[in-house]
Formats: sequence, structure tokens, C-alpha cells
Amino acid sequence: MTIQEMKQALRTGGYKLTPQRLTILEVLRESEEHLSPARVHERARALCPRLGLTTVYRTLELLTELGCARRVHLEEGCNGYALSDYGHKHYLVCRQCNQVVEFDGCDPMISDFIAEVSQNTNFLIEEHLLEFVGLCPVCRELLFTVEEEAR
Amino acid sequence: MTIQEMKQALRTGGYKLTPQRLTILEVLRESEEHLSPARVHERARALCPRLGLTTVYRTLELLTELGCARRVHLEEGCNGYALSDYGHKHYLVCRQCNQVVEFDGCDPMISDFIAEVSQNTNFLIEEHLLEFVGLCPVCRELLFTVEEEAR
DNA sequence: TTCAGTGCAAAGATTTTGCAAATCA
DNA sequence: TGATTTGCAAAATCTTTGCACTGAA
Repeated sequence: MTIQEMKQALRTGGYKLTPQRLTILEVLRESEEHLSPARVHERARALCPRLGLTTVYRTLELLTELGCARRVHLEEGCNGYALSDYGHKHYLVCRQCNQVVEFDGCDPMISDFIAEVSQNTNFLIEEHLLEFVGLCPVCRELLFTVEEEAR
Repeated sequence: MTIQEMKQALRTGGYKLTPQRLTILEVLRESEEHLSPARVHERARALCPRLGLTTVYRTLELLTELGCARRVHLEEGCNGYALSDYGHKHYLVCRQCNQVVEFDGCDPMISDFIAEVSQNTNFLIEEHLLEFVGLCPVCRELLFTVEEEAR
């Protein structure tokens, strides 16, 4: 989703395009990583000094509702947010640099899996949460090089 | 995992079998649902009145480390815990009654999926989080009946 | 007997709320 | 102009920490 499309999503929802909201979008857009509300606030203040933390919370919630942002769930804590290009699709997180990358295109597999689990358990499955955690190509290479040198 | 096996896990880890820990295990065992630390505390106090909330937090963390319990991640919040029979396997949550059911047996599918995503993104995938949310057979039936009657 | 484990109180962190002032459309 | 949105201060939650006491092994 481009910034333009996100602005449109706000308008369509009947929400106003305030500098605060645009700044927060900007901060998320600039950052590859997932950010906590506090961290978004910190960065956004550089662009919009009077921005309050409360507004950050409210905006992140709003963007999530609109499908423009998503929460990132990790064992260490679940207060990370990242922009969401595909709405509800799945994502990868790099444990080293916190980069979040969404992916799709594997949905048939997921659907088959859901069908199978649904049949086995007799649950009606309405939503799913799927995350992969690991190392992005860059960090992977970096760590590998360090290991090499240690030998 | 039976209570016996969990006790063994504690012993093996060099941890003591205190009444507090056993009570918390008991509470989780009794409950089909995922419970917040506060809720575990509330229920456990019925059996062990002097139990402190701090101990509940510490014990849930310990049990999670040992693979006896797991965190449940939901959009509404991620402070739920449930016993874990299979350690790291996947689970279903009923949005109505909060029942948590683990399942496995579909691992080949997941592995294929991970291999595919890994190849497409060049990430090294080390862990994954997979949850399904929906309605358990009982709640499904119940809600369906209510709808029927409404007509 | 000994040290891990506990409860309490207090601190810290995170998130939410109420409300007057500011501002987008 | 008028309804939203904002920032602030304060409250409400939630979680962690320090420390003296307790109790499992």
C-alpha cells in the first residue's frame, strides 16, 4: 500500500488527514523494522515535536483497524507495529534487525492446512495468525561471516 | 504432558516442587481456556490462599521455559497462558469460550510451506508461530442454534 | 542446614481516559 | 462553523524488582 492509498483509506473511513497521522505513517514507512508505540513517538517527534504519545497509541490502533498497519507478536513481547501492505497476510521477522517482510502467494497451502485441521478438530476456523521468525538475508550473511572469522 | 511429567520436568531442571507451583499447574490443568496471570492468581488462591501474584508471574514464566506452558497471542492482547502438551506445537483458540486445543500431525505441510517461503524470501526461518482462531464444536453448535431460533 | 523460592511493598512500565483547546474539512 | 482530533495530566493496568523470611530437599 502506498502512502497515497493509506491516505485514501483514512478519507474513505471518514477520518481526517492530520499532520500527526501523516507523520506516524511516514515513520512506519521509513522503518523496515517493527516499532513499539514509544519508539514511534520518539522518531515522530523529530518531525512533529508536539506530538503526544496518546496520539501515537490512538493512531496505531486506527491504522490497524484500517488494515494499514499490523501488530507484530513475539515471545519477548507484542507491542510492535509495522505497516501492512497486504492487510491480513503473513509475515517474517528478522530476529537480528527486526525487519518485517510480508509475503503471500502460498495461500493454497494454508487453505489446505486449515481445511485439514478443521476436519480433524471440528473447529470452525475463522482467522489465523502465522509468523515466521529467523534471519533476513543480510543478517544471515553477516552472522555467517563472523562465524567464519572466529574459526 | 501429565502432571507427573511436568513435576519431572521441574525436578530435572533443578527446580523445587513447591505447593505454589503445583497449585498453578493444577489450575492450568483444570482449565480448558487460556488464563491471564491475574486470573490464574484468582483461581489458585482458592486452593492456596497466601499465593502472591508475583509468584504466579514467575511460575508461568518458568513453566513456559520448561515447555509445560505456552503463551496465547490474540489481537485483543497477549497475556494468556495455557498448558502445553506438545511443547512447541500449534494450537486453536475458541473465540467464544477461550478453549485452547493443541494439534500436530500436519507438520509435513508446514515444513513444505516453510521451505517455500524460505526459498522465495531467502530468510533463514528458525521459528514459527501458528494459531487458528474460531469456534470450538460446542460453541459452534450453540451459536448456530441461537441463530436458528432467531429466524 | 542451605539456598531456592516466596510474599509483600514499592517501583517501573505500559496503556487508557477525561477534558479543554486546537484544527481539519 | 462544527465535529474530530489532539495534548496534557492523571488514572488505571500490568509487570518487575528488592529484600527479609520461609520451607523443600
